[in-house]
Amino acid sequence: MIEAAGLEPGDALASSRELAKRFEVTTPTIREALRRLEATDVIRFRHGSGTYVSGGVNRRLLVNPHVSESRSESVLELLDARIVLEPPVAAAAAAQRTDDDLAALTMSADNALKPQYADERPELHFHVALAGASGNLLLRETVEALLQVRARDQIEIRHRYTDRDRDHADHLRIVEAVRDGDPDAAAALTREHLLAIREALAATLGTEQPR
Amino acid sequence: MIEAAGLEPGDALASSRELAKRFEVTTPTIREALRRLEATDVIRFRHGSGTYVSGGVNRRLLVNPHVSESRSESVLELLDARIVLEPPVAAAAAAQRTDDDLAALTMSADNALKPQYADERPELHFHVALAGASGNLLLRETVEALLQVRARDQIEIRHRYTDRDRDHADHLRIVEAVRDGDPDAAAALTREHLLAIREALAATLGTEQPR
DNA sequence: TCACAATAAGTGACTAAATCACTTATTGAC
DNA sequence: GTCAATAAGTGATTTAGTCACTTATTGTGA
Repeated sequence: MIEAAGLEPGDALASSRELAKRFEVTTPTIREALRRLEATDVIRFRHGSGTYVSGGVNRRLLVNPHVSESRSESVLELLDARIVLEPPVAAAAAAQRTDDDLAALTMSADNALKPQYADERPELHFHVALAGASGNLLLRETVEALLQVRARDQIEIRHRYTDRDRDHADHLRIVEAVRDGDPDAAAALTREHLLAIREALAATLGTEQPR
Repeated sequence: MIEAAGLEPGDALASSRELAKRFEVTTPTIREALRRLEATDVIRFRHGSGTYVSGGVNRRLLVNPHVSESRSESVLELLDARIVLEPPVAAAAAAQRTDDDLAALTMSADNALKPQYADERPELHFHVALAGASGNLLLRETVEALLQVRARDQIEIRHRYTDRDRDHADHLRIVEAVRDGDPDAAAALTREHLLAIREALAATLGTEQPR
């Protein structure tokens, strides 16, 4: 029904009672269906206000909200995965980017200095914008999903362990490589950037993880 | 509660009525909660039998089951994403693999000739086993999730357009590179392998997608 | 003894009619 | 014109019960 009506994030759904009538079931049954949609962030409930379409409608990859983030070693696991995956994405961005992509990337690089928005507006996150410049939506979604794994930890990392100015400088250099259409440089700079973060993080955790 | 009890996929949960008593709510409320868990494949209902823990409990990345797979061009989009992401994963596998990883990879390469199991047992899928050999669980989960995007299309591709024998030969050469600890060869072979599939697919679709 | 249909208990699926909790726009007094 | 009271609309939950399905048990007949 959401698709048929062409609803976008932010739009309101009909009320539970109305949906119950329309589908000829009772409200608890409707609510079960809506809860499933809620679990994948397709809709969101606002008590007393209504149910609204959320960002998940056009997100194919997502992070399981029902898996606890207990083991602390997985922060490094995550960085290791990003170190493998993101450099080639950056190379693809350098090879494929449009002028619009470049403009968006530049903007997000500037916004990196005030990262409080990054959690609400994922498209402003530098690494998401970088993946988006590849022109492949699925690549963008993949990076976006990875950044939501252990999101709490990643926010803490950004706020405590990373050097803001160095981060920004790294980003600017990556933007230059993408601007110049230099895939190898973009990949190498992205790898170095992530490796630096990993090293800083590993140092604070006190242990190196060999693999 | 699933975590606390250490339940694994296949284990049964308490009945809805019992859970309702335990959490001091009524059954419709319990069912809403369970429906959310069902949406991310943490549990699964079996009418008349019970509710059982499913594979999603230890899967951080997953594919949104509530997004329709309508646009046909996204099959190529998916292949393009895999061409970017999987070669470096193969390289990581060549660099990090253990003997156990190699054994599992060899086994899955043999099973590729009878791919009917691949849909039920994802760990037997060659590309998943390859990602698993990197030693990084998140990389494995990423590839696993990508392979579930447009899963129906991908099955059809395997059954109709790909050359079984050539596929198997490609896989064996990748295994050799991983065995020999040659990251560059593993990456290059994986890229060629996926490019070949993409070309075959693009030909049947009649159009090349430049980006 | 064995095969197999009937049975009964346990389970999820769903209904019905309410009530409570919260939000929001409207209204009306100051 | 401001702001508190109001009322309507919404989601959240309850209660008590019925229906549908599965599965193990039981008892019958060959």
